[in-house]
Amino acid sequence: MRTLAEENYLKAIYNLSQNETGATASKLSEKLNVKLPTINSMVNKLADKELVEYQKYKGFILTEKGQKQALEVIRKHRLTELFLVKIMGFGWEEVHDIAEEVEHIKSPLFFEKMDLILSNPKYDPHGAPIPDKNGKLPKTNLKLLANIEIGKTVRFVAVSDSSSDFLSYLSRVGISLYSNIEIIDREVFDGLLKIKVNKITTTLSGQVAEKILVE
Amino acid sequence: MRTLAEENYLKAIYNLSQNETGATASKLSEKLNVKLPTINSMVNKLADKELVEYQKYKGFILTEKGQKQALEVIRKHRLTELFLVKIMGFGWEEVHDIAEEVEHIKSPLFFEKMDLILSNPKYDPHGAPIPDKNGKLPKTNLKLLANIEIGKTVRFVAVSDSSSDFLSYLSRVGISLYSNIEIIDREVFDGLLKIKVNKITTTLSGQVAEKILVE
DNA sequence: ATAATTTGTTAGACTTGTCTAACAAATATA
DNA sequence: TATATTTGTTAGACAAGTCTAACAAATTAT
Ligand SMILES: [Mn+2]
Ligand SMILES: [Mn+2]
Ligand SMILES: [Mn+2]
Ligand SMILES: [Mn+2]
Repeated sequence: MRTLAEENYLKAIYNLSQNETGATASKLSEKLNVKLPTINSMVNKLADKELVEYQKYKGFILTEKGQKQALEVIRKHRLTELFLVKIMGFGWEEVHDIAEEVEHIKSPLFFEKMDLILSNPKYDPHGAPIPDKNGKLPKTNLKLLANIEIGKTVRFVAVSDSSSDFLSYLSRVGISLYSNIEIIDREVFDGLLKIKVNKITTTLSGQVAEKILVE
Repeated sequence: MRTLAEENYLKAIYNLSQNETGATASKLSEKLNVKLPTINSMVNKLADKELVEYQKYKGFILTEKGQKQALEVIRKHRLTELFLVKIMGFGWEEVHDIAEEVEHIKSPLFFEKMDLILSNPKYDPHGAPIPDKNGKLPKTNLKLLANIEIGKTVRFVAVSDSSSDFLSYLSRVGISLYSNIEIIDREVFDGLLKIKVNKITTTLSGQVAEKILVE
């Protein structure tokens, strides 16, 4: 039986592995709000269970088995987020923290029912793909808004940060998922971006443009 | 921060206290599937936190504070069960075990939303009253079907056992919550009961009649 | 009233998940 | 290259929640 802590570690390692930088002790420590030696002892345990591969002073990567388990939890998390938004009427900025708890419910029936009610959904409310029952993910080829050339128009399909603060900010400035965004201008110095969304011109900072995924 | 284990102990002690027999170590041990010495050490911890009152070799009772916390968890449990039945389409025999997990979700928003969606419901799918936000319960005066005189007709309003086995049995023999039940005859020896429900005559064992609450 | 049985308690061990303090390796800086 | 800084590891402690073995109190049966 997988514990709650184990599930959070697997998920965090999976998510960090998606960046080029990979999963290291210090990044995990920051992400999970846990001191470094704790990471060390937990990762050793996960390695004993053959869920991660790990060599001292190198980073960690999930084994096949570890990745499968991580994706099960991620599926529960994303299904939950969509259920909270679509069926329960929460805003997209409210659901991440609740899903962080609900994802640990063991009952498979509970999530199968969500899946049924939502008719096998493919994306969560932040545009992230929901792994299917076998842990398969559609491969997406998204770009950062920060890297799009001036003059182009792109479609906003996902965020890479689901914190309440960031999502509330986007809502406040009138940018919602699946909007079309036209790049009007970009300041070379700091990436400050002038865009047009729904005929309204707005300015976004470089940091924000780094968190917006488009196609 | 209340832990999951603590919440389960508080709830179990509360429920046992509702019987005349009160809450004893051995009954808690059976209810929570935990060995006797574990009960002992946990109850000592709860007593340190002033959640239960406890004297060696006597039973335990919840303090005011302990009772308030127990009722918070019971509220979450019963709201969840109703949400699962009414909104998610589960059967009444499927929801207890899922609610046993969901009741430990910390987010108050999650349960406030359920309450809103269900419009401040008063009873769970097993007929048990849902404590309000302040822990208040409507006082009900229910009788056991086993004690009703021959010839009377009563209304089935609650069960005292929400196990899947028991509830499936009731559904199978066509007895559902809020049915009217007429007592046709009772065997003195073992309480075997002949009843009429929806114009159909059925026979129930004494044990079953002890778990059906009527008014 | 004594003995047998049931119920409750204490002592001590173990696992999980966390911490701090001390130290070692790797990396960056001078 | 030598030194300083950052990152990772080991050792050892601790709280929570569980267990088994041994024993003591309370209750029931003889
Ligand atoms: Mn999320
Ligand atoms: Mn989580
Ligand atoms: Mn229940
Ligand atoms: Mn529970």
